[in-house]
Amino acid sequence: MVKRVSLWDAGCPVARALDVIGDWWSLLIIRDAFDGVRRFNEFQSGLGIAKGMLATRLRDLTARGILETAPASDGSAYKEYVLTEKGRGLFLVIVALRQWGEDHLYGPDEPRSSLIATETGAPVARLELRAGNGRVLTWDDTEVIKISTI
Amino acid sequence: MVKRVSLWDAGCPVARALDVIGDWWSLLIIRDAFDGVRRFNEFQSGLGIAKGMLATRLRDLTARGILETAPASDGSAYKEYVLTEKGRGLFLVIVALRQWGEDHLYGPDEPRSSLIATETGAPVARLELRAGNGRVLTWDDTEVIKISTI
DNA sequence: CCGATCTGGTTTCATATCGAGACCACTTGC
DNA sequence: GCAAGTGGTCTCGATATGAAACCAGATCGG
Repeated sequence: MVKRVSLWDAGCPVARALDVIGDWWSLLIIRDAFDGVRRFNEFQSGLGIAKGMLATRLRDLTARGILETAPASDGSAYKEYVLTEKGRGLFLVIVALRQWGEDHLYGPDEPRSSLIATETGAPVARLELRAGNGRVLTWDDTEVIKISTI
Repeated sequence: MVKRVSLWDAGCPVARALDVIGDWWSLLIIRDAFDGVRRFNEFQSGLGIAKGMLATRLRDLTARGILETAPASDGSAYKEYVLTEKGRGLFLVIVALRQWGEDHLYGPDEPRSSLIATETGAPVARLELRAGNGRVLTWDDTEVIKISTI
C-alpha cells in the first residue's frame, strides 16, 4: 500500500508540525480563519477548494485541535469553525510566510496586501530571531541539538 | 484537466509563498539544507523520500531560486545543492514551525530537538511580532489591508 | 588500469489523492 | 409551502506519489 509518508516520529518539531499542517490547503484555511472566515461556504468560495477536500480538511483540523466548531454567531442553526488556542499559535508561521512572500515573490510594482497593526495603521515590524540575551541571530548563528532523556 | 490548484495570482503573499514551498516535501528539504545537508543521497536517506520525488523537488526548488547547485566542496566531480539568499530567507518560517511544534505537539516527557544559539549554547528566544513602535502584537491586534496601485 | 561499487539520477508501474460535479438533507427566506 | 441557500457526501476520471528496477558516469580497491 503506497501511503503518504508521515514524519511524526522523526523527533523533529518541524517535521511533526508539517505532519499536521503541511499539506496543500491547511495553512490557507488557517490564514482565512485568522482573517475572520468561519463558515463552510466562505472558505469554499474564498479558496476555490473542492467541497469534498474542504470537508476533509476541516474535519482533520478539528480532530487535531486546530479548529473547533461553535454555534453560528448570527443565531442561525448552522455551525462555525473557529481557531483554538493551538490554532492561533500558528499566527507567526503565517506571518513568516507572508514576510518571505512579500520579500521574494513580488515585483516592485505588483499590488499586494499588507499586514498592519490595527492601533497605529502602520505595517508591522519584521520578525527577528533573538538569542536569550536579545542579540539578533541569523541562520548560521544557530544549531539544532538533540535533547536526550537518558 | 484536473490540475493542482495554484493561488499565485490571489495577491496574497501567504498564498504565493505556499504556491512555491507549500507542498509536502519542500520545507523538509529546506530544513535539512539549513542543517548542512547538501548532497542528493544525504537528502534521500535522511528524509526517506523516493528518489524520483527528490529529483523533482530539487529541480523545482532550484528553478524557483531557493536552491542552487554548486561544485562539490570536497573536490569530487559531483554537485551539491545549497540555499540561495532567497532560500535562506525561509529560516524564520522554519523557526516558527519549530516553535509551534515544540509548544503543541509534544508530551512533557517526549524527547525532542532544540534550537540553540551557537555562541551561548542557550535556546533561542521565542519569535515575537512587534509593531513599528516596538509593541508586541497578537493576532487580533493586526489586520490585512489591500494596497492598491491605482 | 580494470572491475566493483557509489552517486545521482530516469523510467515504469500500482495505488492514493485530488478536483469537479452530481446529489441530498436540512435550514432559511419569501 | 416552496425556492434557494447551507453544508455536506459520493462517484468518477486525472494527477501525484512511493517503490523499485534500471542506468551512465565517477570513484575506489587492488
